[in-house]
Amino acid sequence: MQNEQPFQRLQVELERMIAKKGAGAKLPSEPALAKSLGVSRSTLREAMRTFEVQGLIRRRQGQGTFVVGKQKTFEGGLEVLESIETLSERIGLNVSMGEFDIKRFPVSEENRNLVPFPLKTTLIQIERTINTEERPIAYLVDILPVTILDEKDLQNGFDGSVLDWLLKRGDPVLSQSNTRIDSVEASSEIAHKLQIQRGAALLFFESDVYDTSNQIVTHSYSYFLPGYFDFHIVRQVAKKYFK
Amino acid sequence: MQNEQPFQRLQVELERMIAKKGAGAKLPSEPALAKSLGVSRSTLREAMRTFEVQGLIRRRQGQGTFVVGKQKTFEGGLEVLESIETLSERIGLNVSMGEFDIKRFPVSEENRNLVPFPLKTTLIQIERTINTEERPIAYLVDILPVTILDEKDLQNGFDGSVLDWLLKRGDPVLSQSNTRIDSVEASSEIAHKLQIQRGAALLFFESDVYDTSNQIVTHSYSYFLPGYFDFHIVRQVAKKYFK
DNA sequence: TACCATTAATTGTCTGACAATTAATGGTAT
DNA sequence: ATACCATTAATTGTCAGACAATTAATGGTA
Repeated sequence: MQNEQPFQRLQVELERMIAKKGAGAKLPSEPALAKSLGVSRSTLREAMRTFEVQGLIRRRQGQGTFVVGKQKTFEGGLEVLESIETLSERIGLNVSMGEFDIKRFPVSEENRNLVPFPLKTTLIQIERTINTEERPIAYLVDILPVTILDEKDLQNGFDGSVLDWLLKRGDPVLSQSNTRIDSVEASSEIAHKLQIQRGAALLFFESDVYDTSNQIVTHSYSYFLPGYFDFHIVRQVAKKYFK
Repeated sequence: MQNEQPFQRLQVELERMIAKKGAGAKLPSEPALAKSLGVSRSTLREAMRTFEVQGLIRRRQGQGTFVVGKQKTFEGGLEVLESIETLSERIGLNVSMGEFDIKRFPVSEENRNLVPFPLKTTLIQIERTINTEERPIAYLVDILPVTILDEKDLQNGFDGSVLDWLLKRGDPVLSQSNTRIDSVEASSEIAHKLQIQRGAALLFFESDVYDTSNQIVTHSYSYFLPGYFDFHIVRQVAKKYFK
């Protein structure tokens, strides 16, 4: 076990409690809650505050604390960094790895604008398609330094997902990614790999993944056939703290 | 002034302080910080905790708290609910409203699956294109009940954005939206409005906007010409609380 | 009925204390 | 000199208790 601090337990118990109550429901008073959860009021308030800034509850001095009951951000939308394989599994899509190709090349003067790694870094590029029973539905390209992952690593239980593999190894510790979203028309090369017509519309993600010390780990391009994935995102009104 | 509670001020001051320090920097100890910011340690810790769950800082018992220095989520990505007009302005794109059309229709048996409003609700549908100097770059459709907004409202300072207009009116109080992201090929109708070829790839958003009591306010479709907008999103590794 | 002071309930903040954890320090045996 | 270990200082984690500020309800009064 890693964390048995009261706060951690509190966080999950409180979240469950909030989820169980419907929108608008009133929570017990802080002294009462603290007692029933077996923590001090200060600790309870730290947890409450985190839920408040997330907008899950609303506290009013003199009245009490109420459940706002909005959709949680971290619940399966695009806000979570997860692999296509994991995502597919979660939504019940049965996928397998299709065509698979690995290249090795250094960062040169010609391609340095295309990849966010220093000059002369040796990179490894992993291309693959994701298939359902019937057809390929995505084409993914991951680019990362060989110092992080090389060809022989790929034999140890590699199932197609670089992200999953890195998460499993736990080194480097990944923390977040920055993903650009756009729409593109399939080039003839990609059209061939996905067995579609050249010029067909594809959903396109360009993504940089960072580790906990904010170092870039991988750069990747993803092309998705429209309609097969349910990418969605919860967006918040900018004004975070209102009363 | 709305909020002069110490916590609110703390939140912004602390954020500034964290932003100023580089990644890996160590913050002063809690007692010292609390004193220098003029609040109690408890209050400081509430604020710290919110930054910790956001992953901006990392605290280690016995050592101190350190700046992680990751990109803030709320800083201009897709996580913020804002209008295309506001977004365009922020990224320095000069846009104006192009073609504009309003329809009125009730929810019937035929269309009830297309809109998330109860049967027989009278809806108003606002279509418009967004233009730069040279060309149209987006086509937007908003659908909402007339009880929320009707034709005559649209004369009071309506600049094209339903979202901005509702935010300005402040009633209902908007809180968040749920947006589905996909890629589509332009229908002949939309191709005509955007002056592109039929079948060209478009970035497509389908979005529901909710108010603070979680009632749906508007349903909208947005079609964007690829390349003109920089939609991006920061994604987090699922494991929120690590140590 | 309308208005107003009182009161109970609740969140907001503060103070002071102690426990738990970590890294540094310095001593001791090899 | 080196390796190991106990001690200590610094820091975060948690707790208990108190009081202030705010709100809604209560009940009295004109």
